[in-house]
Amino acid sequence: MTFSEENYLKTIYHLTSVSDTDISTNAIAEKMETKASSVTDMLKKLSEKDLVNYVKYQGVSLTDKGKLAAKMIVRKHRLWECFLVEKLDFSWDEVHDIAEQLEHIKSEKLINKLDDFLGNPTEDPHGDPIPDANGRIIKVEKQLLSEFEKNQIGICVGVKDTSSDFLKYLDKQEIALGSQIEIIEKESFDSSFRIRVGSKEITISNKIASNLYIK
Amino acid sequence: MTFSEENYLKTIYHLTSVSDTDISTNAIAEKMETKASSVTDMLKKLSEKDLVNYVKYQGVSLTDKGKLAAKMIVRKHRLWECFLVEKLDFSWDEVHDIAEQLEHIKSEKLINKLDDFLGNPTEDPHGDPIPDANGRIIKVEKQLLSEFEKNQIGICVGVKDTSSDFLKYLDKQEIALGSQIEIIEKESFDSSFRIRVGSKEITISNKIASNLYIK
DNA sequence: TATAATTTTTAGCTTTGCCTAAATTTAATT
DNA sequence: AATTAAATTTAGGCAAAGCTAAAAATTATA
Repeated sequence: MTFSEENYLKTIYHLTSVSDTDISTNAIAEKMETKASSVTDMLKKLSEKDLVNYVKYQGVSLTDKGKLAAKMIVRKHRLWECFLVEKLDFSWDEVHDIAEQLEHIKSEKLINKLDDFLGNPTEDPHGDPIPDANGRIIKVEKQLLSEFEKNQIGICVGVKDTSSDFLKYLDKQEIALGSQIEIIEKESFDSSFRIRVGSKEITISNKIASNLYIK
Repeated sequence: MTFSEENYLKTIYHLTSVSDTDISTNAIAEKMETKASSVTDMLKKLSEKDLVNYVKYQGVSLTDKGKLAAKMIVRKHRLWECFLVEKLDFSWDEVHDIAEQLEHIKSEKLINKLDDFLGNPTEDPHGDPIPDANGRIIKVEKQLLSEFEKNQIGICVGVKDTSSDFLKYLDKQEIALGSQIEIIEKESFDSSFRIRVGSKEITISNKIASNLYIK
């Protein structure tokens, strides 16, 4: 499997986890910042290898084989992110691009030994679940902060957007995984939130609230 | 820099360290298990980028820029080998192929943090020196066991051949880096050696002796 | 030194993965 | 239902990195 094939599988996997309908050529092209015609080429190739179900003009879905392959790539990505943060002391906003490279290293033995070395973590530094060696995922019940109501209290357990900009913003506001968050007020005008994080009170926009997972 | 370019630079670097004359197209082709015509193509490309000095029909050498680039790849390869052996508990005969992949990961910050995490080792699991972040190498005085004389005693500090087969043979004979080796007898007929390793006496062929570094 | 053998390069072709532009299919709108 | 708009595919091309076969340069040998 080439890097490019792996990247397509991963993209289709991520898009599927959002909607769970067939994925359009354009959606893939946009996510991968490439052209629709390139996507069509690759879908034919992946279909040939039985990694996706592809019907011309109708979109794609992953086959069981393709889904497992995608999960193994995600597993590698997230385990490497754990390694970078926990062992090499990277911050959570720096690890994505490096893990994007490391996820393509081919060695089952390596990834399983890395898994053990890290203590078999079930979540990466952004709170996303890590598939086990068989592709099984432990799903954690969680809601977006934006869906919470006034006076509710929860713990931040994940982020939806994992961009460096967003993560740095959270660092600045001292919001981290494990932080306790209490909704003090919901502003109906702009849907912003007044929240308490630890001992501090701050105001966050709806966009921020829509990218924080709470439990 | 592409993976392929990096592999060519690394190969030229290794060939240079053996002979230190200009390297022939065929020598590179043989080492990389590719065709001479492919090598010619790449040499033009590397020359264009000022990474090698290339004169048609006359062979190549690395420029300063090329040599530094090659050393950085070697640095990455050997640091990853240390990681695999020391942290993930791989044996020294398993790490080459994986490090061959890992050496192409692009992130200076990563490799320097890995270096620190490992305690800034100066040698990899086969006793080969690890260039520092500036490309500097600490050379250790060492001789091939085959050049030793009867009754001499030394410590095994490296291996010339790093193939899995050779390393497994050494494991079987309980020869490791740090082992004390004493020459009991040199057999003139086939140039084999009778040696004492720790408390055991064994016979090794000249080929084996020609691939063990002793200090 | 002339010729043979070897090495190296050139020329032209293949595959992968991407692109643009044109054609086709599907979806939306009047 | 017909037409327009949007999405998708096809056709044809490009660059990287490899290959084979033929040409050219270098080296070895008679």
